[in-house]
Amino acid sequence: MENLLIRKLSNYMDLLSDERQELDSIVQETKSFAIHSAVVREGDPTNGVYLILTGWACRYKVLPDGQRQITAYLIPGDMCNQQVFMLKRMDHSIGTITPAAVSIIPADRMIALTGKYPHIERALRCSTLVDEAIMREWAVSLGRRNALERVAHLICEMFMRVRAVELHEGTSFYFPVTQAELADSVGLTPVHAGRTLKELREQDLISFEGRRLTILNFDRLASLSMFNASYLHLGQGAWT
Amino acid sequence: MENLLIRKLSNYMDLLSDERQELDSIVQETKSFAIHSAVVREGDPTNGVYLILTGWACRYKVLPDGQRQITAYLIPGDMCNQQVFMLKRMDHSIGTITPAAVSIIPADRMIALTGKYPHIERALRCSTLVDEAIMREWAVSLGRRNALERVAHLICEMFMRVRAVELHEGTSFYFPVTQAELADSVGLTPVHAGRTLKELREQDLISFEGRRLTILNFDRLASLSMFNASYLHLGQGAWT
DNA sequence: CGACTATTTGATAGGACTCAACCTCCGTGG
DNA sequence: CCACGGAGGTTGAGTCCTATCAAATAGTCG
Repeated sequence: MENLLIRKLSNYMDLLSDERQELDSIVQETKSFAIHSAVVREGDPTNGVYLILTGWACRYKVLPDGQRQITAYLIPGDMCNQQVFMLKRMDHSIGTITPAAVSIIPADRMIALTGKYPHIERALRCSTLVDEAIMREWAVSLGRRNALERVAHLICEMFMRVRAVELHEGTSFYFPVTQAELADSVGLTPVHAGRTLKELREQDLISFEGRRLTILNFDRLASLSMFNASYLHLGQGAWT
Repeated sequence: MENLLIRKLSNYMDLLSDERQELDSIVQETKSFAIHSAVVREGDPTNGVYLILTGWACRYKVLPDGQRQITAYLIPGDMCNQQVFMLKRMDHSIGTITPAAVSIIPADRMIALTGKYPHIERALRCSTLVDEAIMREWAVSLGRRNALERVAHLICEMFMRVRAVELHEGTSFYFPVTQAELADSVGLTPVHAGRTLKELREQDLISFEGRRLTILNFDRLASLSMFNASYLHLGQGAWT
C-alpha cells in the first residue's frame, strides 16, 4: 500500500509520479510503538520528523497539577514536527493512543527532499497551515462551544480527516479514542464526556461501538456543532 | 527606530547587519487601520504578508450564533500569514484592537527575501513554530485552566512577548485589551473576565489602570497559572 | 478466570453564565 | 462650560452546565 502521506498531500496539490515515488521512499526506518507509549517527551531534544504510518497518536501537554490537555490527534499520513529541528527542545509531548508504526525521517533527508521537489515542499507547507487552522478551530471549540457541540465538532473533524486519507467506510470510521482521552482533548471530565457521547447516541446522531464510530446524520451533527469544513482546506470539502 | 521584527527575530537567531538592513527595508507600503477595524476577513483571498508595526491586533473566528473566539494576539513585530498565500482563502479574520500601522509585504517579496537570506528564513520559521506553541498553550488554558489561571497565564505570556520586543517598562506594559476582548480570548463572559481581573488585583498580583498593566508579583502570577515560559523559546527565558 | 482498564449511572456541589442595573470615563456639541 | 451619549467597567442575585465523588457494571488481555 502506498504511503498515506501521499494521499493526504494529494488533497492539497497534484503530485507527479516521481514525486509520489520519492515520498514513498522516505519511509525507511520504521519504529513500532505500543499503545499508550511516548513517541517524544516534552523537554527532549528535537531530532527528526515523524510520519505516522498506522495507528493514532496525539500531542499533549501535562500541567504541574497533573491535568492533561491533548492539543492534536495524529492519524496515519500525518507528519509531525516538520521543522522542529529548528528549536532545541520539544515544548510538548507526543504519545500513542493505539499501537502505532511511525517512520522517523532524519532532518537532512527532509531538507534534501523539500529542496529538490518544490511541489512536495508546497504540499507540506499547506499541511502545516491546515494543522494551524485545526488548532485555531480547537481553540474556538474549547472557548466557545458547549460539551455537546465540542464532541460533535471533533467527530465531524476527525471524520473529514480520516476520509481525506480514505480510511473511512461509508459514514463510519475507526475512532480509537477512550472517554478519558476524549475528555482530555475537549476539555471535559471523563464522566461528562461519556454522558455527552450518550446524548449524541440518544439523538440518533452517531453510533459508537467497539472503537467504531458511525455518523448517522452528518448534516445535523455539523449544524449542531457549527462545523464548517472550510478550515480543513480539502479541495472541495463536499459532503457525499 | 528599527523595525520591531528585527528585535523579535533576534530572540531566535543572531542576525548580521546586512540581514538587519534587509529586514528593515521590507517595510515599504504601510497602511493605517482605525481601532476595531478588519485587516483581513474570513473568506478573503490571501494576498500578502502582514507585519504589525504599531498597535495591537488579533486573529479571531466568529461562530454562526455570533460568539467570537480570539485565537491570537498580534503585537508590534509580529508577522502574520507568513505563508498563507499557499491557501486560497482565509479561514479566520484579523482585526485591530487599537489603531494600528501595518506593513503589507507582497508574497514574492517574502519569497525573494527568504530565498536570499537563509538566516532570516530560519528565524521566520522559528517564529512560526513559536506561534504554534502559543496556540497549543492557549488550548491548554482553555481546556484545563480555570478563569483565574487563564487570565493570569495570558498576562504572563503577553508580558514575556512584549518584553521580547522591548516594549515593556520594568514590570509594566501597555495592555490595550478591553474586558470583552479578554473574555473572547480566554473563553469567558465579559462579566466574569472583569471579576477575575478584580480578583487578581485584590490578591496584589497586578495593577491595571488605563490600559497599563503592572505585574506586582510575577513569580506568584506564574505559579498560580502554571506558566512555564519555555514554550516561547526565548533565548534564556530568564526572569529578571 | 482474575486484574485491569474502560464505561455507565446517580447524587451533589460549584464555577461560570445570565440578566439587569448602575457607574465612570471621555469626547462631542449646544 | 456643562449636558448628553456611548463605550467600557462594576456589582448583585439567581440559574445552569459541568465537575466531583462514589459505586456498580462491562470489557479485555494475559
